[in-house]
Formats: sequence, structure tokens, C-alpha cells
Amino acid sequence: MQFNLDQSSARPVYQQIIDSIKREIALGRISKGQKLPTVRRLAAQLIINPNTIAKAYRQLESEGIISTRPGSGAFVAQLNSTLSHAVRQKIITEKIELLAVDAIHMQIGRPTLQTWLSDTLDRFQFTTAEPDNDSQPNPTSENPND
Amino acid sequence: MQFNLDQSSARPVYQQIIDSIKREIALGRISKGQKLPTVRRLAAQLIINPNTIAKAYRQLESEGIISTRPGSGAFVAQLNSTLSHAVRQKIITEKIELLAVDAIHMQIGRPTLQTWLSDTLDRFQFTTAEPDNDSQPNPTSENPND
DNA sequence: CTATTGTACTAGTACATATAGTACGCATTA
DNA sequence: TAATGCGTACTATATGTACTAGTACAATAG
Repeated sequence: MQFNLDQSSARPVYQQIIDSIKREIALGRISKGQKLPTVRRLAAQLIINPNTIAKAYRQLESEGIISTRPGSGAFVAQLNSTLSHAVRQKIITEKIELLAVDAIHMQIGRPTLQTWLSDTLDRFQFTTAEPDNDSQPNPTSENPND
Repeated sequence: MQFNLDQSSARPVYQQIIDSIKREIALGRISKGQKLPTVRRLAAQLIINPNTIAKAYRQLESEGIISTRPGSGAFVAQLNSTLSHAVRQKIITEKIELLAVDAIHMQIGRPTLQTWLSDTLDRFQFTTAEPDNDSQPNPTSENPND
């Protein structure tokens, strides 16, 4: 697992870790049941304090993204939002609004914006996003425990 | 001008003011040359410190969104980004990526996301975003540089 | 058992946010 | 010209967050 931290960024380090892990999952590079680096190991790799990693893991677990077990480690959980559809729509729509405002002020036109969104979605695992699930072969060493 | 501040939000107040003004402009409710509320007046209306408004105006001016003149007030500037196309694409694409990651983790499908984006864009002044300009009688130098 | 893992504290430093008060320079207007 | 309103700049203070540092504990794996 490879992370690119930007210590000079205004975005907090623990938030950058959250972003990175969620991105890896969304890209399909790590999938359900797979083990994440340990708190201390990832902290040593990134040369930051273990508490910062622990904070990121704590929040990821509260969001249901990962599942942690003392003694074992942290594992990627199922892609299963606990929020209602209405709440999810509200959250996403608000983010879309902020995006639209920025795009307008940068004079990005509607077709351009839609093209960029489409190009971005192509790079993610967006075919399996909704409750349907196709059987994709997974040759990686998966850990089927629940 | 009407603002909805959420003091309990994690988003800083001065940032909420910036968001609101940019949103009003993007929605076409206030347009170029129009006068914004004064620092002290808006502070009194929102019952917050004038320094907080001043900070928001300062940043809006640094982004080229508004133009301030001591003695006169603050005015909406032209919709004219000083950034190069490549930089703007990078900024917007990064925001799109974060949106896509969140959408995937909330199990929002691709067509749904595209529909929501389309619906949002309908509510904004998105027809005049790119090359064409509106019919406002404003004979100042419109300069779509880069 | 020992080693590893996530978790939970405390303490301290640094920075951002917001308020409070004061003062300055510029523009408008009476 | 004088008064007023305007944005700006500055200091000081209080609060919350981010991050580091260190320690300790409970659960798991071997």
C-alpha cells in the first residue's frame, strides 16, 4: 500500500489517510476482507505518530468502511452504507452543489464538466456500485472471515 | 441578501460566507458590479464580529470574485478566472475524484450520480458559463485570457 | 507464555478560528 | 472643508483542532 502525504497541505494528515484508503477501495485496489497495514507499521512507514493513524482508523470504522480487531488488525468491511437513501442523496447533492459553484466561477462549461466526471468515473469501480454484484474473480490472497 | 449561517457546523463561519456569496453569484441572483453589504452592516445582521466578514471579503478579493474599495464598498467582479486552463482542470478534477469516492462508498450508481449533477446544473446559470456572455449592458473589457 | 494489535488515556505544542478593541487611509457627501 | 462611512491593519485574548510523545491496557495469534 502506497500513500502520498502532503505535510504542507491544509488538509489534515489523518484526513489524507482516510481519503487515500477510501480511494484505494473505490479504485478496487483493495477489497473486502483484505488486511490493512497495522497502526504502528503504517506510522513508521509514513514517519508520523501512531496516534494519527489510529485516529484515521477510528473514523473509518465509525463510517463502516473498515473493521478493526485488537490483536488481529484492521480489515476492509463490506461496501454497505448504513445511511438512508434520502440522507445519502442530501450529502452527495450538497457536494455536487459546491462543485458546480466552483466550476462556474472557473468558467468551466456544462459539457466540459460532464465529460470530466465521466472520465473520472471510468477510472473507478463504478460498474459494481449499486446493489447488483457480478462475480469477479479475485486471485489475491483473500481472507474470508466474518 | 440573505444568508443562512450554521454556527454548529464544522465549516468555519468565514468559509460559509464565502460559499454563500459565490453561490449567489453562480445562481445569478447578484451580478457584476452589484454592491455587497458592508463589512460592519453584514456583521451586525449576522451578529458576528466584523473581522470575520473582513476575512471573507479579503479572500474573495484574492480569488478575483469581488473588488473592494475603501470608502466605497465591495462589488461583484467579473467572472474571469486568472488561472490557466490546466490548473483549473486539475482543481476541478480533484474535487470530482473526491465526489466519486464518496458516491461509491455510499453505493450511488453512475446514472444516478449523473442525473443528480444534471439536476443541480439546471438550477445554476450554466448556460452562460463558457464562451458566450449574457446580455448585461456592461461595456467593460471582457477578457477571456488563456 | 510472549509478541502483536487496536484502543484509551494524559500532557504539551502549534495553528486556525473567532471575538474585541483601536487606529489608519480613502471616498463620498453635506 | 468637515463629517461620515467604508475597507484595512494591528494587537490581544479565548477556544478548538491537529499532531506529537509517552504510557498503559485488553484482546488476539502463535
